[in-house]
Amino acid sequence: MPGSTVLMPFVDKLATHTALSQRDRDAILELPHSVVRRAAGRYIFREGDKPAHCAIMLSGYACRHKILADGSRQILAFHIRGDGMDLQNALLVHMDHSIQALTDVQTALVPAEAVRELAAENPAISRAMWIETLIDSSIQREWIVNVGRRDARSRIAHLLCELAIRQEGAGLGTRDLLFLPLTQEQLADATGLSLVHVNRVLKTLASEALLVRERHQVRFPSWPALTQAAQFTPDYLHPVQNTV
Amino acid sequence: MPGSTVLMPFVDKLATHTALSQRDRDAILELPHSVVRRAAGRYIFREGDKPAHCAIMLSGYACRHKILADGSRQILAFHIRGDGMDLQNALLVHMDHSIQALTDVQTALVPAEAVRELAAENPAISRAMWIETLIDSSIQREWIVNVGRRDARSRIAHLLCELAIRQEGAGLGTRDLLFLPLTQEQLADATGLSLVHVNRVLKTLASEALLVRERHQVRFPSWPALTQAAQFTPDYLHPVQNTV
DNA sequence: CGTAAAATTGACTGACTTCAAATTCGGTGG
DNA sequence: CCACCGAATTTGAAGTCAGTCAATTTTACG
Repeated sequence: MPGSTVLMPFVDKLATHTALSQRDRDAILELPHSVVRRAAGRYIFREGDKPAHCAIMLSGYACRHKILADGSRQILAFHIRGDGMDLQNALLVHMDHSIQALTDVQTALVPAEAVRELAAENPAISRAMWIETLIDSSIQREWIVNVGRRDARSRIAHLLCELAIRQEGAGLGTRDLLFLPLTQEQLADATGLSLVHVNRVLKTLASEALLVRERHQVRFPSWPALTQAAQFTPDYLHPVQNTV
Repeated sequence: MPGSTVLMPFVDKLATHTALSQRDRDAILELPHSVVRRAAGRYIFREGDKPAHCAIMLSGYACRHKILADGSRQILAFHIRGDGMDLQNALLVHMDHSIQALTDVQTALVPAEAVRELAAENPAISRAMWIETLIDSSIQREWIVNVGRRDARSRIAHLLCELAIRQEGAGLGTRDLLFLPLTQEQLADATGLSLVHVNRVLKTLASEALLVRERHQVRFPSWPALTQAAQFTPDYLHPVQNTV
């Protein structure tokens, strides 16, 4: 019987794509960890760091990004509740990008060594973590496609679809109503567009009734219409099959 | 003493970032495998496949790509000698993209099961394969940056730098002379640009003496000038430290 | 030598950027 | 409750990088 359920979001996420026994779940919950808060804007890891811990998102929004010589920024991923960040820490020499809190954030820090030991002695958990890593990689590939080949309208719509599906998968609501605490500048940095153009495209999407903007959240009146505009197919997220 | 040295390029690549004993190396060389040739343009894996093998590049150029609804294409990665493709096969349900031979190619097909068993019983090899996976992931992130935030000139130059460094790392020559059997259309699909614009930028780069085009290869008269134009820093490839 | 693929060129177009300013929003202190 | 302030959003005008379309030329190779 584990002493804490702090890591439950992580367990839930791992169990999404593969079966975990109660024993496996308990083993994960028993990982040594400390809960750390970060205020919006603060860094969780910085480029060049060699962190000895991996971080598990408990609440809030975080992103990975790189900043270029000219000061422009590219966001590489968003992370929400349940996401394990850098499970593989300390295998590589250093972080080649930064991770930053976008809202106030709670993370659990787990010694990388403990994660690796657990994975080494438990094949089911190892497999589950592998699968999460592969999905992260798949998401990265879709981002290359998004930024490389889709026009601004599809690109933004696609990002919103992804976030909505992932939030739903994390048990944070339904896909029709996306909690979105990001500024338009952050959306621009994720999509490779300018802040001004993001603003215009959002207005267009709203005028087309593809989305309704409310404070810190976005409502999608017609999910099918949105996914069509986005050319979004959720395959790359390897979602759990709907039973309906 | 292994019966075959076919997989040696793979061993060499794995050994780049971590120490492998002679016993480890032999264990890899003894993996069951069959050598398969593919003519230029043929597919190695297709989107939707669930291959039971992973493929190790022995010679030639291959790429990963996705094709969008409107027929446009985004190349996600290039693969050369020594690259292990989808070591993790059969963990996910299906391929969410395709792998295609760009030149005549030789690959070794290894049953995914054999790879996983070897990794499970040999921590050093497991670690080495993990590291390669992490570097692949790091390359993907840099591609997001490249396509998202760099202008056409830097973008193309950056891709050329990456290919040159990787080819050098695979023991296929020096960074000053890149063997490049890609068409300009393939460069366009990798950089998210149009064929016509790739052509113009290549001409510009040549006129600036940043590169000299020769048949199926490109010479870089000044590596420092090229990397500066590309804003290229090789960190993300996690190259072996130069001893000079 | 013939043919198809690849590369090249020119003219034109347009999606997105940049710059600059105005407006709204959200929180804070009086 | 209201005034204030910085952040975020919105808007307009002008410019440009890169795309598209449509040839033409060159190259590769049988």
